[in-house]
Amino acid sequence: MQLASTGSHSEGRPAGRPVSRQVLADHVYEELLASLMDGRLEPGTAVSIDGTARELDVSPTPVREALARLEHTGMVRRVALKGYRVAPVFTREDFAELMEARLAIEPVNARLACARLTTGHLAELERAVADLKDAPRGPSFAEFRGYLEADERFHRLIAEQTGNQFMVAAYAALGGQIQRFRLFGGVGITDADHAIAEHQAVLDALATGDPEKAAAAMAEHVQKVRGRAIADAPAE
Amino acid sequence: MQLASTGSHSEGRPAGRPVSRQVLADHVYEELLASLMDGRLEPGTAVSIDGTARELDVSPTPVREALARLEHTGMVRRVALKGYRVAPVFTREDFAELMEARLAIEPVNARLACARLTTGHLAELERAVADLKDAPRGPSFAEFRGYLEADERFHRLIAEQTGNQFMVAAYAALGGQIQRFRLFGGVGITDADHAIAEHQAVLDALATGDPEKAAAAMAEHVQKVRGRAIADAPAE
DNA sequence: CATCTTCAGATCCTATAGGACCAGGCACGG
DNA sequence: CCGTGCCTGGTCCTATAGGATCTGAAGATG
Repeated sequence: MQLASTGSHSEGRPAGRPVSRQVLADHVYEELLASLMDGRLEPGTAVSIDGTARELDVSPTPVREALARLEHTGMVRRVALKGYRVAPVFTREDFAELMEARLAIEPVNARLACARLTTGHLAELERAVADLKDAPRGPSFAEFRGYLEADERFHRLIAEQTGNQFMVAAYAALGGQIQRFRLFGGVGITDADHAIAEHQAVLDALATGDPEKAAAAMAEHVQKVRGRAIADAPAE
Repeated sequence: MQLASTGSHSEGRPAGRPVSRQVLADHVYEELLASLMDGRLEPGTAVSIDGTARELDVSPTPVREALARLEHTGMVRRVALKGYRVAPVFTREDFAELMEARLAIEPVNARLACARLTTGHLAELERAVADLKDAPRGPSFAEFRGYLEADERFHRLIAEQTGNQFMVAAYAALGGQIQRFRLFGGVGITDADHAIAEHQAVLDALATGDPEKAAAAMAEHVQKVRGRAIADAPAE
């Protein structure tokens, strides 16, 4: 029906995307991921396979494949013969566990990344921090979306710069959850000034080339994030 | 050949229901996972969707879903429009990275698990170590399969006993790879005596209730595993 | 009024069909 | 002998059909 595969751009999809040689399931995956990150899909709501297929104007088969991949990220949960649901909201205990895990993994990433740091890597990190400073920080999601993206990018870059594929995988298992918490934790961006300063401190520590210093800076950042989030926690 | 028979080793249902209803994709997933773990699917070989479907006497749809889940574990790799292939053999560098990651994560797990240890948990760990001692250690895979299973179970139990779902996820991202390395690293089980002693040491340290001791014992174990593997490494 | 039955719709799950692409073999012309 | 074109089979990918199960509401019955 749609999906004019070779060359010709069909009018089936809005916003005529080339789509030429991309698998449809990948598109569905990214679309669902964006919806989850943006908060358009709130925790607890069901994600119907057929419904999503109708909404995106594709058949259920690619949707099924995309959801199978998403399940492994912890963003959606699947119950056999019942369907998929968006993973429930974080409790305070979930948040504590997440920070405990970050505290175990991210300083190690900083230490390893510091040992292999190149000027190119450093430039990327500097760009991320600059984007963090420049990003708008309004109350609505659309306004602080750039901020969250830069924040996540900074941490992900450090994980990737370890050169260790398994540390990247371990961090990736957490990365999505971190953003999801920021969205549904209730508080918006209230600690940007502190957070930016801490990111800058991590960056400076990395630039000195002292791995222990970098690890300490990262550990301090994570601990302070935890502390602020607990202070700002909604009454609930 | 194929399914129809209810799971032999998977936990049985409360027997009240015939449970004839099970999702086919789950069976395919388990079957493929077992094939990967057993070495029946050697690294680098293609995993054809249609071919697997014919072999298991199902349609390609559940196979596609199972492979989408497997991809996220790192056991198979997918190239868009080209299909799935079993992930390539570990290089020496991959192994070093894996051990680096284990060294970052597993001692933390031991420390956290130690803090929340219960008698029930301890009993499970003791059983795992006992199984490790009793397991046959022949040259063929079928013979040391039980050994590998007990080894993996020991480490997984410690991860689960942290009570931290994210540390479990982080470890799970590694767990499968550890077994795969044991299979294709070339060496069979040559260090069982040492490894059993180290597992016992970790268990003892946990039993003392001293978290730092437990972490240290686990770190020593991982480091020694790395050292022995490097010593035994095939010429390549 | 309360409870049970029935039924229509939605959903999940699997099978099947068909289009597009790729690799390899084979005949044919130079 | 060698290169080229054709063809066939294999594979991936998506759409569609149909069976099985669950949900929820309307209607019937005590």
